[in-house]
Amino acid sequence: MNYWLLKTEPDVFGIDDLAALGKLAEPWNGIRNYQARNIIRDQIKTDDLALIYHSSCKNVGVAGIGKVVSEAYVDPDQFDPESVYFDAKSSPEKPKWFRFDLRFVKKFSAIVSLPEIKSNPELANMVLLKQGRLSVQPVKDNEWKLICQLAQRKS
DNA sequence: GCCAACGTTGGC
DNA sequence: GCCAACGTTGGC
Repeated sequence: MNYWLLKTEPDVFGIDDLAALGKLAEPWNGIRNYQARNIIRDQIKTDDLALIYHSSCKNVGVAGIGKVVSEAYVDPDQFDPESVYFDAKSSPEKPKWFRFDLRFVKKFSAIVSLPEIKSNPELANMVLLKQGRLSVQPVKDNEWKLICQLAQRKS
């Protein structure tokens, strides 16, 4: 099983929105970056776990945990001219973009903030800190464990 | 295939 | 709202 970090803007869709769905899954759509696409298409598997990271907001950081409940599948939004995620260069024969379904697992009692992550030497190699703009990224076992511990400590 | 111009992400 | 980082586009 693998660990991931998924960025999302809480003003659009955050941990509370995922929690509100309960056991229903949310399609993690709209990823339009090739590096993130390749990770989704080739690496993300059912039962993997993901840190939900809130970006572009007041309290930036990891807000909770979600679980992958599908394999990668073709994102239908890319064929819908009405969708903001429409891509005229993609076709059903040769789809460019993929998505997967995510289910709520838990919300941290407090955000594990970006400054907190930055100040922890054991987290210095997180992709989050190395590569600012990747919205789907791998998390190492020890990083996962430590962030969960930091979250636990707040409760 | 290079690279300048442009667009987007995302922290602050 | 600013701007640095960096991905994408398109002319040549």
